[in-house]
Amino acid sequence: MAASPVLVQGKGTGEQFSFPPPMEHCHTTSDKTQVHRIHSWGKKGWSMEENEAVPVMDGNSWNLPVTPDMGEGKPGDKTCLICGDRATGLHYGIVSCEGCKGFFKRSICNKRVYRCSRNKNCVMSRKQRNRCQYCRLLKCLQMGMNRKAIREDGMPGGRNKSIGPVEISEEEIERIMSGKEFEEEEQQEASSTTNADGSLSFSTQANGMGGIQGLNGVGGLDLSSLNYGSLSQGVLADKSQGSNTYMPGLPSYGNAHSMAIPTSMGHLDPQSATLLDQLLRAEDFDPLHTHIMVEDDYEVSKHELFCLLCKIADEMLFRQITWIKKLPFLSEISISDLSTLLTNTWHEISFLSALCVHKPQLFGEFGSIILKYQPTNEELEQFSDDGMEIVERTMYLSGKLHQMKITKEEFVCMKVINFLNQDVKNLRDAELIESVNKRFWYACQDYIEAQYPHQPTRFRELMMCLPEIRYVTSKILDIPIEHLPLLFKAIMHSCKVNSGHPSICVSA
Amino acid sequence: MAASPVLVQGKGTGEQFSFPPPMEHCHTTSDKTQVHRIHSWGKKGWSMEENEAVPVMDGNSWNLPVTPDMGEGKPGDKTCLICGDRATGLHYGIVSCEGCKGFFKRSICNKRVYRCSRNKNCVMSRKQRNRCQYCRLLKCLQMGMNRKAIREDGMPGGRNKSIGPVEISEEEIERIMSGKEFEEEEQQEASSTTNADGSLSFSTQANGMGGIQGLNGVGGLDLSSLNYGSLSQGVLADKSQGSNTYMPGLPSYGNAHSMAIPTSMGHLDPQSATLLDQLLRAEDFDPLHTHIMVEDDYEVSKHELFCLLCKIADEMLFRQITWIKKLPFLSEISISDLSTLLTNTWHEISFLSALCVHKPQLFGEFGSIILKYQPTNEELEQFSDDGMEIVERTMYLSGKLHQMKITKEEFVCMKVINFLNQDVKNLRDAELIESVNKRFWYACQDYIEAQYPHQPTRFRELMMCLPEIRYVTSKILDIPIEHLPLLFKAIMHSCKVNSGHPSICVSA
DNA sequence: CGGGGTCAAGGATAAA
DNA sequence: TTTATCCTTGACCCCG
Repeated sequence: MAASPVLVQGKGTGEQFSFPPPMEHCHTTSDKTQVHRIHSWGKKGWSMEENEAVPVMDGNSWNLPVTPDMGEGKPGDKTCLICGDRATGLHYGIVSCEGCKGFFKRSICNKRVYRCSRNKNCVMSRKQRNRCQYCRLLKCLQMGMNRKAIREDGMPGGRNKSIGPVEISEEEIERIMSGKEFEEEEQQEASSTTNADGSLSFSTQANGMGGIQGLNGVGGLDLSSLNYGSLSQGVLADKSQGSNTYMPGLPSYGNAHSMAIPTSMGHLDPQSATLLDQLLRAEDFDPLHTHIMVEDDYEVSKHELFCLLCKIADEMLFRQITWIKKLPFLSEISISDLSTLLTNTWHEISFLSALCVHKPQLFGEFGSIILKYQPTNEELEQFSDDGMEIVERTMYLSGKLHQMKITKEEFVCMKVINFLNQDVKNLRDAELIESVNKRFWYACQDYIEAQYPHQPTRFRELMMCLPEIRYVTSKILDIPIEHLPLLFKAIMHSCKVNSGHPSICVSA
Repeated sequence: MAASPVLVQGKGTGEQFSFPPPMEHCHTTSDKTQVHRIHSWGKKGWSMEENEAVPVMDGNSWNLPVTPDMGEGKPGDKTCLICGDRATGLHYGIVSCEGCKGFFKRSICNKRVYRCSRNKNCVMSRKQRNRCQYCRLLKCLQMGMNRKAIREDGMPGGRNKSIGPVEISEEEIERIMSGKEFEEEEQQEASSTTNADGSLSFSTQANGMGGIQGLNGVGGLDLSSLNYGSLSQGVLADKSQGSNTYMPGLPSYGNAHSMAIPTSMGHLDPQSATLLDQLLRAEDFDPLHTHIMVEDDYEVSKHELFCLLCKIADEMLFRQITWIKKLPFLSEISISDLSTLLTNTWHEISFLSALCVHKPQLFGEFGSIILKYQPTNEELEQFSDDGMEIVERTMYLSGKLHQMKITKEEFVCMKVINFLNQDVKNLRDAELIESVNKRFWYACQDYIEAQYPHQPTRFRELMMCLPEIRYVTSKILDIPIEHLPLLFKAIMHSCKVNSGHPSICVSA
């Protein structure tokens, strides 16, 4: 790369450097301040020792800390090395302006990959710097902006020790500009996290479906009469009750799930870590215990599929009850409100669990059964627009969660946050619900900020899935029960194919 | 006007998603809990040496500052009492970290006044401490940070014997947090006019009112010739004067208005609730006392209609004066500034009142009179584009407010926010105005967030009506007075018909 | 040690 | 949405 054509515009020559704008000190003598500043700049202009030691580099002397000025007094002190605008001090290691500072930060944090529509040598000036993001980032790197100066934890303030400009190779710059470096990082992350627990993690692809079907609570399925009534009234209060068929054998979190927690939780608030830990212990990540045997070339009837779906929904409901009993805040919330919440959200949290935890099973074992069901033409014709919408939205959710590589911690948070829905009607103490909810809301935010400091929108994206889930499940509840088998076949098919728009022609 | 640095970050909302309305409701007396906690910390040190403790899930444990780092034995020594971060020693009397030290220093030195957008019990931890400045400062004070340790002279150097932590009363904390203490100091310094004494203030008010007449002369309504003079000269000066024709018979808020307040205010910040309550009490929602008798088939002349409009405007102005005298912050703002504000905004707040409160009366009783006025063809021809614009914009505003179903609480907030306009010229203490304004601004925001969690843009929409109202009223002031009768007839007609674009052909 | 100040981090937000 | 300005923050330093 050619020596930087830093065209320092000889603007404001005699200006006082007025860059510490905030002025929080009560009393200050500006002269003194000035002197200090110069002193410290000189010192930091990248530690003298190193500077003299390093310059052995090839001919690239262009990123010497203090640019030899372009004629005027000493513009190097206040001229952005990237664009020549007025600099406001050192940023990420080099003298630069607020604009380039922010641009660099955004580019790196968001892993942006730009393209130059010209020859990768666009002029950088105050006026023109926004014309080519590629060249701007390129120059940031060439001039020595240091990515290490971007805080991993995002904490403001403080001082960076021994972080100065860096000189990186052409090859590395190329890797950064092309986004390859990010990909490598992600692969590393993925492999390190995925390894631990292949079978239980949410790694499989091409999935996404809702076993939810039993939403029939409304429609009057036997489900509700069987378990539900007893549930919401008696079971919750009875803590000794543990002999249900579907009761999973408490998987003793720690053995079964050796995932993320230990390594990652270190950076977290102990409070948040504790919360997450409790949630993880409450969750049952085991595969569903519902099974059904079907011979290879047996054609499953609509009724049979319907029964399977009911069983699945039934077990998932039971799991939520077991889950509630293990929640850390169990004693804080009245049985009445817990029941109300369960009644109103069990289909949502089951749907979420299906998407996050039971996908492999649903697509594997159950998927093969569902595919053995052949809807009649009449049924296909009755497939409604509502059904279509459900399929599409489920596909979206499935893809989204998959693409985000949602972790167990995030899943348990989403689940509990969705469960503690203060908008549910007839709660006795909605405020309490809200306040408990808030704990997990913040814990989740903390966790994500700590784990994904460079995905500032991740938390929001996850949370935005919740209203979507609520919407989809409410839609499913509106579907006539006799259409559910086909609906789930369609969902299964679409999410598995996972390509383009799903087709209603799921006949094959 | 100086861009007041106060309260730049209104709400740490960068991350306020609408979904689970954050709203942290404390369980009960978290403040006391905290005080107790302080003592136990100071004396006993940590009861749980084993890090992972935190077993007792009483809802209050969430305000604990971050748990101590284990291993070293007495973590209390190194853990910031405010946020739990690593402490660097004693600062302003208590064990605290560099961040809280600096924060406290800046807050006190710059007399900052913060506001909590939740319930004043935000969690303080290293990660979350920057989310709420109010709660951070509150905790600094609660934990005993000593303002006296801040050097008046700014001289550095440790060695502050006899300066230790202080325990101050809730009341004093409240005074500091609300900024009242600063105001008191300033008032002491400014040895000018006397303090808060409602009765005294009125005597001076007459002087200030001269400005209103000036305003009148400028633009339009020459009310002064009719009643205006008497008003501004007599009424204001005479506080005992209660027999004025227009004096509304204090409607004793609570009886007369059986609207929204009681049920809804529960979820609010007590501060906000108090503010709103005060505003509601200050407002007179009674119908106007101006009446005029017109026989059925009598054709109202232009002059007569003009007189009616003057009377209405007159009474509305008077109401604003009465209103000001009942405002909760009356004593905080100088008479001079109150006068200036009234002079500059009375037409705006009257217009707002007309739209929100007096609409039925205006369209009923007065509307029937206005309709009895038949403009001449010549008048119709002179109806200007400006007039047209006013009609259209008024229609828009009328429809908007109607469609939003604006509540009394919202109305009183809008009114006071519009009144406390720091952009008005010749204010002596615009920053004070701004800060008082902010209180209501936030109270209103609180109220709306609590009442309309599913209308995230409602507050903004309401506030956007204010500039529109200002624009419209300024336009009205520019209309030649002889055109006003027709203008109001047009407005009346258009807003009543309220369909499609208004027509200038209001003749029928 | 514990005051004070420094100044590059990150953040909020209006403008583009 | 991206940009750029202005502001707050806090680890580190100087000083009595």
